[in-house]
Amino acid sequence: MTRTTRAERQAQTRESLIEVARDLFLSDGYAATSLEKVAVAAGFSKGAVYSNFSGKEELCMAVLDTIHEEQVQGIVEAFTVDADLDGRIDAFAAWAREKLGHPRWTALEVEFAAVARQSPWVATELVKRHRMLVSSSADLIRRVVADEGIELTLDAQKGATALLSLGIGLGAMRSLDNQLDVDVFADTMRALLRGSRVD
Amino acid sequence: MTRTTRAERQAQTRESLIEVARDLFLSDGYAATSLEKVAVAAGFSKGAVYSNFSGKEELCMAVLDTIHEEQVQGIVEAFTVDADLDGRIDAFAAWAREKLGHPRWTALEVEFAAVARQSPWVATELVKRHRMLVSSSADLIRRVVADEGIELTLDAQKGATALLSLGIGLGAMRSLDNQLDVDVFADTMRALLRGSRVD
DNA sequence: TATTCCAGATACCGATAGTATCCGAAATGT
DNA sequence: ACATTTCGGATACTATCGGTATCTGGAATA
Repeated sequence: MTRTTRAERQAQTRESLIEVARDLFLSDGYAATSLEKVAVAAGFSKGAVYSNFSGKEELCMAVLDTIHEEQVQGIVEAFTVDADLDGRIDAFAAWAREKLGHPRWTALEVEFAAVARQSPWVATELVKRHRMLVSSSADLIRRVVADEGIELTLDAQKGATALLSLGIGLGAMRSLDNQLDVDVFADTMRALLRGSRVD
Repeated sequence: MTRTTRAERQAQTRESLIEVARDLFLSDGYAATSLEKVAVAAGFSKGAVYSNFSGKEELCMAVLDTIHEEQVQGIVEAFTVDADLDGRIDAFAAWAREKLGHPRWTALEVEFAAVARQSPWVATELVKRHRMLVSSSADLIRRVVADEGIELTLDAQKGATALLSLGIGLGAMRSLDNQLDVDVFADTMRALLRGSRVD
């Protein structure tokens, strides 16, 4: 009688690898993180990586999935705070400020996007995820707009695209230049979101 | 008597390498472009690269310098068109639309920014260049604002940062997803720049 | 208890950034 | 004009890393 089945042990291995890979990808970047390092840091050999993932790309995609999940959760929480529009914007701005202050995520995101240029699989998968992020953000925006009875300067889809792009671009620049003023994000968001009140 | 001195010939070699490297970096990306490919495409051997540049990083920096020069020129031209505010915004929007439509530049820019995480030299050099881009854009914005007598929703520095970040972020996403709506840039710019007229 | 199966280990290959060394022609000095 | 030095670029080599092929020990199955 086995305490843990083979499938369970493999799932544990996979989780360990993702967890360790996440730390390394985020702190050192995609290119600078070798599969050997990931495997050893997790207490395995490179073979373990290849028996759980088709390669480096799929491993990184799995890591990004865990990150995206948390990002969506954070966005939703910020925007569903029980407050008026300004309160929600403030909550979201605070969340964004914290994320952009140490923007290891965006750096990984854009570095991995570069990989997509040579890999159709990565390209299609990333496009799926980005569209998902944009459309769920747009839904949130529409909900807030309906609640608050305001009119947007941009439609929700475009606004969501602008905010995601701005966040990614700002994060990428911020990861180079830590003196860069992160409040730009909140300010821009206010300019776009507040729009002209119709009440 | 020599038709061309040694220094002249080396300068020619350097220029050839930069030109070829620019094409390859832009079309294939930083990681996917090997120095061997660059050298051969330019009709030299890898040794020629290393005798003109300290390595891949410095070569790419030289390429980016040629690009940044053109970008600044394009921005200045668009914003100094002899027209009213809307005309200038339209000119800039058209320029941005064309650049973001085939955003090979932003893709290279963000991929190379990832390299900076492992290379202090690249980091400091890129920061210098980005700050230069931001501050010269901010100057332009201030000039336009003074000319037109308008008030900004963001101060010029923040506005320039927002626009550069948005452009980079949008370009990075657009290089993945060519269905992405590039007009978001112009719309956002209008929202930020037009501000409240004071005349 | 014997057989099968497979997660993970080991050994290997190809590509590529970078280094060490070399060569030949141009620059320099007598 | 000839000898010597200099150095841009070529050649040969190393180290690292992603990926593949193969192997193995123990768990699953009969």
